[in-house]
Amino acid sequence: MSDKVLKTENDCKDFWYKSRLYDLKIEPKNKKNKRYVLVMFPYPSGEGLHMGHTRIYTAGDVLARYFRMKGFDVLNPIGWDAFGLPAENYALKNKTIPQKVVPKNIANFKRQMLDLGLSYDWSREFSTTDPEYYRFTQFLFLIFFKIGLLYKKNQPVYFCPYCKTGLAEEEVLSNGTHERCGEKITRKLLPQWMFKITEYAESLLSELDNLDWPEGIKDMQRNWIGRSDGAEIRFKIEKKDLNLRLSEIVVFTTRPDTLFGATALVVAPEHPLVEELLQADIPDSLKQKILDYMKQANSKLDINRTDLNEEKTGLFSGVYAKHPLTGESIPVWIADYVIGWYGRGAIMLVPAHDDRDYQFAVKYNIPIKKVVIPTSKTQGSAEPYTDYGILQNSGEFSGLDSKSAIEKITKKLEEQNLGTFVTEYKLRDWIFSRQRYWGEPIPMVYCQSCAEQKISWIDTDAAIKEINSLVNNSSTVEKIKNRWKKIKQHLYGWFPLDYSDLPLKLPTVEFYELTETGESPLSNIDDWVNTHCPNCGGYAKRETDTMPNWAGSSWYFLAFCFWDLVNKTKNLDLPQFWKNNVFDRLKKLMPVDWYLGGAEHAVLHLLYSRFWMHALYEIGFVPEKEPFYRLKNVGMVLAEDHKKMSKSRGNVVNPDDIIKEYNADIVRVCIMFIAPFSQEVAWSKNVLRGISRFLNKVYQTFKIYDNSARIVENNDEEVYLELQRLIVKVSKDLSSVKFNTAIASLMEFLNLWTGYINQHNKTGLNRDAAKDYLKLLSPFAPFLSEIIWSSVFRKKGSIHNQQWPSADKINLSEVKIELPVQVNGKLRSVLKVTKDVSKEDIERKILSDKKISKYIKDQKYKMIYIPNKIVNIVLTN
RNA sequence: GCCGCGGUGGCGGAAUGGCAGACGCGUAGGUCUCAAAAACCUAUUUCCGUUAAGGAAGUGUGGGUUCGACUCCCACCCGCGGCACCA
Repeated sequence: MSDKVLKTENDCKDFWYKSRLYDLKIEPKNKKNKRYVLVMFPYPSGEGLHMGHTRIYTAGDVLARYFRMKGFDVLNPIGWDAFGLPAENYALKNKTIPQKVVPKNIANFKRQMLDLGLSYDWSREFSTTDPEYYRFTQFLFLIFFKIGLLYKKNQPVYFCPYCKTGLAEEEVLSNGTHERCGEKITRKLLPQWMFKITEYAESLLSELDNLDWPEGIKDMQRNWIGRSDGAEIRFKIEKKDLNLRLSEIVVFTTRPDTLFGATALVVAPEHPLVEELLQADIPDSLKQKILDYMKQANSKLDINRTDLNEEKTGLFSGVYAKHPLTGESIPVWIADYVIGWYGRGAIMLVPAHDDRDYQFAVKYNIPIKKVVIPTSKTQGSAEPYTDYGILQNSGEFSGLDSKSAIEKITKKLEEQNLGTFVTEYKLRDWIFSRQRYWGEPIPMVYCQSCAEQKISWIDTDAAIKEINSLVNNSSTVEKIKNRWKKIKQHLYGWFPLDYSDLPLKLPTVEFYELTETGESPLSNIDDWVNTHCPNCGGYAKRETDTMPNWAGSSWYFLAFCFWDLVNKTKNLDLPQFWKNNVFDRLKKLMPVDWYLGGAEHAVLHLLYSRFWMHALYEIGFVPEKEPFYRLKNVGMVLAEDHKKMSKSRGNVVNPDDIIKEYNADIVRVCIMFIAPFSQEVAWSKNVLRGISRFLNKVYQTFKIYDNSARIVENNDEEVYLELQRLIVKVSKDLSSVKFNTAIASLMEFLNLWTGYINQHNKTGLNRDAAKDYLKLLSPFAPFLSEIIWSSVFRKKGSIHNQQWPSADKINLSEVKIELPVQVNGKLRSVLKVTKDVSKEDIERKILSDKKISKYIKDQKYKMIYIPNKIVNIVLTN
């Protein structure tokens, strides 16, 4: 503990950092006594902290300090998310390597965080680029591979020609550009590691209900997962003289009630039928037409496809299918407004009851058959009518309402084996490989000769053995084996590294330019690539793709719980360590109680992290299914001109500059005060000035205690009462993330207090009460409060270790309150009364109050009295 | 088109059924000063009222519920964010 009087921010910083004041040194006794406060960890760019960082990190810090003083065991960690494109692009541009750039940036970020007085537990600091860290990332990759969630597939992926890398769909903006670099995206056929997030669509969806997250973010995830309930319906192909192997076309629909209105089928250009037609006995002219159409549809993938006003195109395939209920023969069309990967890649065309089908039918003269009519509630002059209604022209189902018709028609189809209830999701598997240098190497090996024998790790005895020891739940083991069956064909030749070979280090190279083929730069490093097959011992190659930068952030909140335990030797038995040591820590510290971050991660980081947790939970690797119990979004900080801060506009505000011009506390209080935390806000120098006045006034006020011998230190009743109210108010605001109103109340009280001091020439509060005020201020202004604590009150140790004040139980019935009195809903007077005064007493007072009685005169009235809140006199004649 | 969030003084915002505009900025006037800055004090929603006392209107628009509505309900307008040929 510091014996020296702290006079400057630098003194405080030294004291805090050297005494490791904010480390979570003990393991929490139980869950109830811990608070895990987490802010989304930063990407340490060369620019340093910006105002957005300042806002969110200060908020997290205020919460952490508050909970610490409330006596909780607080985990408030920080780390660095440093893999990924920006660091690599920056290094390429400056002719250096990311390994040299990243530590510099981290050092700068850390310096800035300490300048801001952020109370992190630095004993748990890591960067996702540390081999020690990505050893675990690779370990988890291997676990996910082994439980059948990763497979490699050659498939068209979004590709950024500028960054020369494949992208996840989530990284593609709706205008068809890359979210990182803004370049137009194309498509390319590349072998990719695919991560089976779709396996958890339902569980990711249903668990959302239990989370205390902003409704908007939950809805974005719901929409992204995109559950829709409906039916699949089989239409038998009428083969005639074509030689088709395919016997039926299966469609997905959410509206089986409109089945009788189906006048055609439409399949996507990617549908198997199309491929087969090109092999079948059909006229060459039709073949040519189909080829032309496919070419056109394919090229469309490469351009911006978001223009929905574009006219629909399609062509008749020459094939007919049999309507499952009417037996009618209906034509099959090919059109690219039906997409291959959703549903069954085929639809039934119901022009009378679907907008797109209607457009298509009108254009190509396909019959329109109305089978649903509006009820009295849903008038529908609209053409087509797309709402639910009453069925007509639907055989035995005519007269039913849509909802029961959906049930009954699907059941009938089920009886005849012509259809069934199904649920579809929009969510697609996650493309998990990047053709770049600066990422975690994927710890997998490919053996050509094993591949030729159609063998992969899942076919080995070791696989079964390991799964059984990893998972001690037989139904989960069965589930995993079933997944293996499904992905088997996509894994031939692939084998995982041994855990003891981790970390598989990223080779340090001088040259890592992008390759023209779209392959990873690692593929050029022969002595890294060439290795032996773990299965047959023969020649094999390493995977040269790396993981996306989401990998490190998908589990970092777990790492903070145990990072102080990590034994930095190579011989750590990873599965054992996880099951024994890690799991125990996770049980004590997870989930994150308060997670603060930007809304832009709604369907990226926040969904990926949930997915990893759900998968790890399934095999008993984590004690909780959900990582983040409570989420609060931070609003963006705009420049003073209400535009986004950007170098090119020259409107960037740098925290370093304003800390220098004012000080860290002023910057902290300002960014917390300026607007509600979740709201977008324009930065304002003027507010900074106001906060500077406020904190200065605090300092001047506390100086009166410096010569305490001369001052009578009795608590003034009124000032003391207000202080008790303030304690309640600030505590309540802090636990509901309302920093701006908490600060406003602190200002309000200070105004009242200094007013009293000036008027009576007394302190109004004794030293203990004054200390309570300082404690309330301390989470917001940690430096000033520490300095006053040390230099004015001559206290050793830190104010930040003190106990949070609790409000006295004052004899509230004695308290005078102000009671507003309205006449006909209009405020006419305010009465000073004691608390819980009786209705009769109030009425007597009102009648003798001139301001009110003049409105009543002799009229009849009714009096509404809400005790301690308001009186309303309603004139009744 | 669908989903979500929002609309309150000159500005940032406060009040989620009970005194609309807390708190802060800005502005005006004042104190201090040779002067300026800083600091401090007073006023500051709009309109009527010379001043004051006092009064009226007022939270995007129009309706409704209520003794009482920024707050709840219905319909609409505007702004922002997300998704989108998802069957």
